[in-house]
Amino acid sequence: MRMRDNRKQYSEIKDRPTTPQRRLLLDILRQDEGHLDARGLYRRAIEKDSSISLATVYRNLRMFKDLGLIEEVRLDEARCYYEIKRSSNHYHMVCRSCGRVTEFESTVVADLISEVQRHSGFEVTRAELYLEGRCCRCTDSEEDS
Amino acid sequence: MRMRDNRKQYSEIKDRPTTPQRRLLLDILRQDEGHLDARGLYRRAIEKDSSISLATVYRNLRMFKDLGLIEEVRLDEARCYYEIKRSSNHYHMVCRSCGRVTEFESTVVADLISEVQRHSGFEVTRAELYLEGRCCRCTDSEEDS
DNA sequence: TTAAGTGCAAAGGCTTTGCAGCATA
DNA sequence: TATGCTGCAAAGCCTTTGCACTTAA
Repeated sequence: MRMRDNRKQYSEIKDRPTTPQRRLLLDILRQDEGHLDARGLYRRAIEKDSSISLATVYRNLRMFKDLGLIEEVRLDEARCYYEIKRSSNHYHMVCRSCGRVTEFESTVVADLISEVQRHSGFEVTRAELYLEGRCCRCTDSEEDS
Repeated sequence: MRMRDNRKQYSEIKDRPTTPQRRLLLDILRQDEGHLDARGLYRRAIEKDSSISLATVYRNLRMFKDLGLIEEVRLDEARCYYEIKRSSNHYHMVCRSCGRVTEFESTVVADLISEVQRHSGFEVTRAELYLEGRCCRCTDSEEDS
């Protein structure tokens, strides 16, 4: 973990105390490749701060979400995953075989949204696209065997 | 409720006893405009069969899902909704203002899927698209006031 | 100093499961 | 008749909340 100026680095947490727990959780989310659920975040956090509580994780996840710092994504029927919000819109593909989550971007989604808006008058503020299938690795390794 | 030949009508429940509870639940799902969660289905079911239990609802929802009769959809962060599976691919828009769920179809999604497949080698077997925003009714009524 | 955050434990939802009795095929 | 379903109640998850203590600013 590398950080220089806490005040700057965590200034996104507006009007809120910058606690060590918050810093830790945000750092983990930032370093994460993207798809931790509350429990996973807690497990990672407890390695660095053995006294952090699961309630704190939930409370801060909710706060980060309300501040728009992170995004809540559903990748399976069971849990929510959280990731640092990025400027560009990206979507998720989940491999049913190995569980790997891949992200992708596509301008076609924007086309789709404008089509829908034109047709229905529905004003879209958020789009989530979730693709399920087999990733190329799994397809390849199946061909090998 | 109108039904003629139970054996035929419920033949989708392969190799399983056709119980009154199953018939009832399937009928409700069929009549429903689309978006009941387990509790909602239970509430509707109990009107017709006051002794049906929530456990039965959950057990059968799972069974219907495993048989591919219904589809599980996430429309908000909290719950799953269930709907009878239809042949055509349709997607959901949820109005953040009134909560109304609208469905739509679009060939653009198919374009998107083939684009993704071409680019990434990911073989897509299922696609879910979820749009959030304001429906035209809410936009209109806001303009009125 | 003080408003806000934290840990702990308990409570709240939703969902699943064990079990004894019952019903479908 | 026998397998499998049902209702009931209890248990299991995940998430939230109340409370007393602690801490960031």
